Amino acid sequence: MAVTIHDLARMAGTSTATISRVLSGKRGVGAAKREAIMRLAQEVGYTPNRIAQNLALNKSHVIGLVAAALDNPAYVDFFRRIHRAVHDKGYRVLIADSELDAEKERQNIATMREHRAEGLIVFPVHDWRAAGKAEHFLHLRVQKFPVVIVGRLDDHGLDAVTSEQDECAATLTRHLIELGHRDIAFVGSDPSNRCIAERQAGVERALSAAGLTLRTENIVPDQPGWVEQLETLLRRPDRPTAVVYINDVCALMAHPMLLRLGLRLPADLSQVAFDDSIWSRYLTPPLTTTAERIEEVTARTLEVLFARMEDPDGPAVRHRVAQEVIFRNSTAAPHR
Amino acid sequence: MAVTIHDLARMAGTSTATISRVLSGKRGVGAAKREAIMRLAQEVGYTPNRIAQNLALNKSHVIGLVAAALDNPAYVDFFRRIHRAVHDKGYRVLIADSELDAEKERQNIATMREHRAEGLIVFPVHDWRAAGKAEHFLHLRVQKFPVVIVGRLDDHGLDAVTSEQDECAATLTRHLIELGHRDIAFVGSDPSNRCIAERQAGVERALSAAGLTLRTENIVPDQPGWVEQLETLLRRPDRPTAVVYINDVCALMAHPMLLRLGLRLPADLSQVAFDDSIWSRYLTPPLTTTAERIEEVTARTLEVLFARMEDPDGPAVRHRVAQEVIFRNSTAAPHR
DNA sequence: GTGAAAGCGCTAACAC
DNA sequence: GTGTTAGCGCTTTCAC
Repeated sequence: MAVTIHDLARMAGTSTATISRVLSGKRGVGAAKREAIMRLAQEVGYTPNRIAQNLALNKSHVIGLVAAALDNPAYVDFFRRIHRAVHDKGYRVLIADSELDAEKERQNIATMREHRAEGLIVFPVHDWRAAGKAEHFLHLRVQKFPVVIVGRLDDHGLDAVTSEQDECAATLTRHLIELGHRDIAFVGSDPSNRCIAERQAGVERALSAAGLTLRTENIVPDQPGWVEQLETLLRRPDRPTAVVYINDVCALMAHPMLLRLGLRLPADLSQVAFDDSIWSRYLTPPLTTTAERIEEVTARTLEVLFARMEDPDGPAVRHRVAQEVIFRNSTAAPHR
Repeated sequence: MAVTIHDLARMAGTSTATISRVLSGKRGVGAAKREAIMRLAQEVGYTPNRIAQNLALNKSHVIGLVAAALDNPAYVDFFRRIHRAVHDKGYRVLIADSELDAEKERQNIATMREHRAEGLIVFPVHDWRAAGKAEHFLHLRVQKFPVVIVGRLDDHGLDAVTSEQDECAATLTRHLIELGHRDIAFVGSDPSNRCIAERQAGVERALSAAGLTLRTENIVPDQPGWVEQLETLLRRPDRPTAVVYINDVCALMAHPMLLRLGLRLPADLSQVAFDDSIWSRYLTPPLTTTAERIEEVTARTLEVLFARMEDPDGPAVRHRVAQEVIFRNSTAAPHR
């Protein structure tokens, strides 16, 4: 087995207390002894056992990160930032993937608690209006466990940080209206998903403020064949002059079809979307879209989490971070 | 503080040993007692303290994942798969980001060891021919610590799993040669990086087998202005008829410039690259590129890791996983 | 079947 | 300054 603090004590002809003191940089040890112990530890390749240390201190030095789906590239930057900040405060991060399964999510949270994570950052799996059973979140709240819910509106009364979806959608839409568009289609309708619902609501709000109504053709990108549906729509003589996609990926997927149709972009069709995926700026034309302010979401998240870890009582806070609208060249005035 | 096994023992009027036995599903406890204890634990919301358990068992149930750069989207799928498999075996994953800094990498590995991770998966930061100081890897080897190095050729004699870069590069190149290309440019030269060097070597091998030589114009995509350099090259009358990019991102970044030049693709210029980024198939025309077989890399990695955890001795194994070449429509015969 | 007690490796009073 | 000792919460022999 690995060398322990006892071994060191024996070798150095001293006590475990002294060893502990020098290793954790506490004062009250003679310089000579301290020096000798440091060197000894170095020589024998002593590696402190954090498990034992954590048990003794009743701390874990661990922050748990529970992701709804680990394979979502949108998380990546967030992870990195969280990781860095947390690390700088002396914490490690234990990661768990809920694989879009609420039961796994429950399990993951339980596991985190067993490992005595000192704080939790959760991207919940669900965000439905018809909120299912989410007792695990209620438990967390009742027990005042430090946790912040990220990216979902259903915060169950816990601390939460989300990006606003509504205002940026409205901005995007107003932009189209100002260019002269009157016939705007929306691709991607799943109103049971709150995030999508908010985006759609923002679009409709801007439209109705201008006395217009949304053209929802029930093209839902989760279903196969939706690109063909969109193609059919765009072939009609009364086709829309602009389309709002629920996210960049949809715009990307539709792009080859648009070219096949011989549409000149953006002259013949204006397009806007959400999420600012990496490739969006390289599309031809570059796509006008919205971007989450990840650095701010991260900052708020950590701020809230650490504050809560200090003070488990106190009312839940809820942050909504504004999204940025990035205007590129995928829109133009309609020529009709 | 949370309720402990002692509290349960007291409440149930029994001993900690018995509680421990039923909670860890061991036999040798009366059915009635067992039942009662289970219910009690449930009622009071007992959460086992894994820290204490791990200390007693001298296990950590933790696998460490040390990433060179956590914000690389290419990792994402790998992470997910690793996570899932590891979880299924009853392990948690502790994650660390080296932020492309060798010193942080050293630190991360040290931390993992302090936390008594039972196995390590490392994406090393460096992979240079002029290998710098990598003592931390040597230590791991000397101490027979279970670790597998992923994605880098510099494996320091440790277990390793990498994707082959050479053969797929040759395949890509042969494909261009067979189409009739004789003048092929290579974008992205940094021979000190082993992965890039291998790709370039593969290209050159295929070329020289056909009696051709590579056109390296020293366009290195890390430097600003490289797209303009490429543009200059493509404006020359003796411009190449095909280009091999070191990765998809380069192809993507160059794309708008190609359109501006009025090149018809792929008729006027054939293009191939590496990495099969998500958007590559949606480019117009869809990009011919190579893809790592992530599922196989993952499988090999876990196989090797768990084998090593069982048997710390035994010679290091080294797997090279073949890459897949995905032919799409970004190439054509040159019309000259 | 069940309980007492000795650790696991480390920390932190409390003595000296 | 330095050592002694009693835990931290759990597991596991070893008796009974």
